[in-house]
Amino acid sequence: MDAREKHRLQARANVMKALGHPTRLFIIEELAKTELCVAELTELVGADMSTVSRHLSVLKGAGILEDERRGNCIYYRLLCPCVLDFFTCAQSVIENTAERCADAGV
Amino acid sequence: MDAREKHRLQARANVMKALGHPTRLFIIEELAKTELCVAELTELVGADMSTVSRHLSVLKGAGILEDERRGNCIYYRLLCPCVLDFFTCAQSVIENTAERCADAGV
DNA sequence: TGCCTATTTTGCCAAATAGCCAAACAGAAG
DNA sequence: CTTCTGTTTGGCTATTTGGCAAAATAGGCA
Repeated sequence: MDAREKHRLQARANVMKALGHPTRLFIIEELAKTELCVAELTELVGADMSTVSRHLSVLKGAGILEDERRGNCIYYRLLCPCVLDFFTCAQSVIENTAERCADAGV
Repeated sequence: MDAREKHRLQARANVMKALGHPTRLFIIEELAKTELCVAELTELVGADMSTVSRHLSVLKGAGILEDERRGNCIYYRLLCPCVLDFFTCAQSVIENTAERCADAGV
């Protein structure tokens, strides 16, 4: 694994890492339905607004969201709906695991 | 976001988190070609065997890999080739980002 | 200008992660 | 049994992450 290879993989890992938190997955699911501003997301998530803002900036930094100010509010939108496909695969990983555990009698 | 919802999202986030490290992505790419034992992967990765072993157990714990002992060696296999689809999407996120940056003249 | 509201940043702490080394372990082979 | 080989685990340190609360910022509007 040379430096170039490592860099390429690091970039991909950063996208994955951004998706590695339940609150951020929740935000993505909500934004897949419709754009929302920080206050609205804060209400839905049920955490401190500063915390939600940080999660949003992680997702934006990863290139998954974009934001736009309109009046007093900043609205966030899903930029890359293909990340929703991740969910399907992740779910199948989870279900396969459950199945194997059942087969093993756990 | 109630407790059940949170649990569901946490399970998915765990799969994503397991993919959030360049070495682990590298391991997955190699195992997509053919199964390999820990010593072989250690050689390819170029890190301490204990480090590689830990990465493998993270991926196995996430349900992405399975292992099988044959003789002295323990071979790891990709259990869920659909994770390779992640790479395509992650790559498009990265490329979209690069494009937007170029448009913005950065 | 100054106030108001929405959002982000900063400071701090606790918890999780990654890396290496050394020790422990599992199974094959003598 | 003992030894050898391949792998995992424990201990340690350094770094990163996630959360809240307080302070700072950005932009709209009087």
